[in-house]
Amino acid sequence: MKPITIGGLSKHTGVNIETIRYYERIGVLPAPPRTSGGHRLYGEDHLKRLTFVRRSRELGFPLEEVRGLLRMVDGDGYTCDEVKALTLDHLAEIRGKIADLRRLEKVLKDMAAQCEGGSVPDCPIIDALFETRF
Amino acid sequence: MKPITIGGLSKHTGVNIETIRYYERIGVLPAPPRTSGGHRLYGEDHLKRLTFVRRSRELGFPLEEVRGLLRMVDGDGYTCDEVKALTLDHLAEIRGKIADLRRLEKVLKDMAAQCEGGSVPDCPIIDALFETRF
DNA sequence: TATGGGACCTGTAGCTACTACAGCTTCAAG
DNA sequence: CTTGAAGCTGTAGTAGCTACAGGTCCCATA
Repeated sequence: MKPITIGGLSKHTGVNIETIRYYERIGVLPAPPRTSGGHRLYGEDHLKRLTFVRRSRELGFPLEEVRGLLRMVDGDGYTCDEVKALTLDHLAEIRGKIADLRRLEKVLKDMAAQCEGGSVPDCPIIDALFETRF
Repeated sequence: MKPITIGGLSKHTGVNIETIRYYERIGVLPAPPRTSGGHRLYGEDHLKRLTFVRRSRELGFPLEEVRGLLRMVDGDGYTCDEVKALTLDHLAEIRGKIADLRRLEKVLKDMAAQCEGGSVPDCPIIDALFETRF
């Protein structure tokens, strides 16, 4: 396969060009070789790695954890256990967020239900926001 | 009621001192009077307003929307309808986030379920992260 | 071979909503 | 009057990008 430019890599992976350069800067993606004029040239390995990063990010892994996953992939000494642990931690965090948002949803729903609309300049939602306690 | 210092306001509202000054800087909280030495002195109205801001933030309204709510409260011409609309918009966004996170949760759960742990250096989770598609 | 315009380069600043200093001044109790 | 806590300003840092400005390179066409 022929090397591709940053634009091509961006199209293949769906990752913004600026983001690709950003990943290189912060060390998530290795610096590729360049043309004599200084343009970046990417190969198959970059494509795979960037896909990996994108997928991980889509799944909500923060970059710091993506780095951890990459270290495991790179230093071929990772174990399934480690990866699973990281994934389960992340899963727990996401479940926590879901729980938080559900509580929020309930409060907002109840608040909205108290309000009958209309153009009265007096609003139970506003009143509720002035209260300290849930 | 006697005026309180920024530290007192922070304790009453649970909002960090730095955050209070930040809110003043960005115009969410009005600049209070000062002592001759330059220390801020807050009254009842600041307390109420800051409580309002905190509550709104806790409920996940971004600061821009908090500003909107405050404008309604300030320029006493708001209607219940407007407030309700903003709340319902916000509610919809939160529901969207919940849906996203639930999808994420499922993918992660399925991925983790494929993995039997152990110390095998070959992991279906890692493999899944190299795939482009969900 | 000249040229035009798209793609690429670096470096910096912006976004949200805070938080954390450094280095100084003021306040209030004893 | 001293002393130590609390306050002041201004700046920089956090995550994870995104968006320029102002320049250079590449390559297809005339």
